[in-house]
Amino acid sequence: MNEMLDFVKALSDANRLKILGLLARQPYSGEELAALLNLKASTVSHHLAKLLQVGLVSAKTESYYNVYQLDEKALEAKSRNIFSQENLAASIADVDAGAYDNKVVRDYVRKDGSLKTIPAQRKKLEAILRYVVKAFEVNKRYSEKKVNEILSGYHEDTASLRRELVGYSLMKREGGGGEYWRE
Amino acid sequence: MNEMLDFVKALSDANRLKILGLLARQPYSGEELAALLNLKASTVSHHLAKLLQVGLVSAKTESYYNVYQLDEKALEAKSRNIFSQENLAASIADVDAGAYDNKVVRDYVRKDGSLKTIPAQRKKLEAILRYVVKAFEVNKRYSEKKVNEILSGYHEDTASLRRELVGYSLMKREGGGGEYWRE
DNA sequence: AATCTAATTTGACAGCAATCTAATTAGATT
DNA sequence: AATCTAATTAGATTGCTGTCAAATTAGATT
Repeated sequence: MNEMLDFVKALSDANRLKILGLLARQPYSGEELAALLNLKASTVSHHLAKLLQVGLVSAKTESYYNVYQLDEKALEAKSRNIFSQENLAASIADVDAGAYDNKVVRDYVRKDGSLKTIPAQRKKLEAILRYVVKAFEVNKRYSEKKVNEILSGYHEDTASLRRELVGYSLMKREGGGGEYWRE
Repeated sequence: MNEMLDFVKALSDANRLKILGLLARQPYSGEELAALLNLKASTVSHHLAKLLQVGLVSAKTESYYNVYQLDEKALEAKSRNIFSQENLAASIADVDAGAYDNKVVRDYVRKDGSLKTIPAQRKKLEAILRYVVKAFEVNKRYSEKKVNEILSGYHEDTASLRRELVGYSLMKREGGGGEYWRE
């Protein structure tokens, strides 16, 4: 699990927030916290372990007791930049950017690679066009006839496909000459 | 449940953090989010409801879609002062300040009100003394003999009790005269 | 009007987390 | 050394929460 999530999870419990609130005023031993919160010592120990783990409280031993103390510096520092741009960006590190396209392609493409229909909705059409355009080599010039031949493998309405590919700038067309290419 | 806890709980899930991370870059529809995160639409709907509830994202309807958008202002404002002094103080509003004393009293006092023993540990002794001192009226003067008589109802070692009460400043003694009172 | 689509709601289920009891450990006090 | 105390760990239980499938709703397109 990542650090941001650990931090937030450590704070997402009512009793742990109370512990922080109590320690914000003065240090307490585990036994005192248990009595104040009406919890068993083992439960408090469990909560304190989580708070220690993310560095929000520290403990020092004092004869019989462990005295717990709030690390205000850490709390302030972490809560300030916990949802910074970098941290939010990090949270989506493992999100597959092409997942949506893949889903649309699965929905519209037969096993043989041809299209069931041409999507009417813009977002899905874009995803399908990005799939179709892969059939063309980058920077290679194609005649309109050749383009239609290739597109016919996807759908009989090659004119629509060709027009949309150009419309969404996935392919370019040379002036009046009828030459197409993928950039 | 209080606002602080709601806010933190809304953020304490990996997929909800990913949603925030995605929306930080651009708005998405629920369907797209579901595809990107490999979740079912109903699950995403559930997550978005929580984020909407705490005001971190807003939704606007656009033909077929609900387009969700991150409210960066709210995120920044809330994350800045969630763990402020006031909020921490609020979290312990319902914590019984006398709970620790009560627990100690339960442990040391018999049904008839007398003490099983006089605690050796400082913190517990203090709690018991705060309990014992209630037997004296505030500002009324007592002779040492009367003090001992009252304390004998708690423990036979009245001398120790009397000494500790004075030592912890719960009762005052007039110079050499042997008069005691509770302030 | 009929149909289609995304979103939401409902109900079920599985996994995780909070809590307790009981047992154990680590330190201090006597 | 023996005893006491607080803290921790282990195991069990209970409640909460994320997830999905199925049914329903709300809106838009045809």
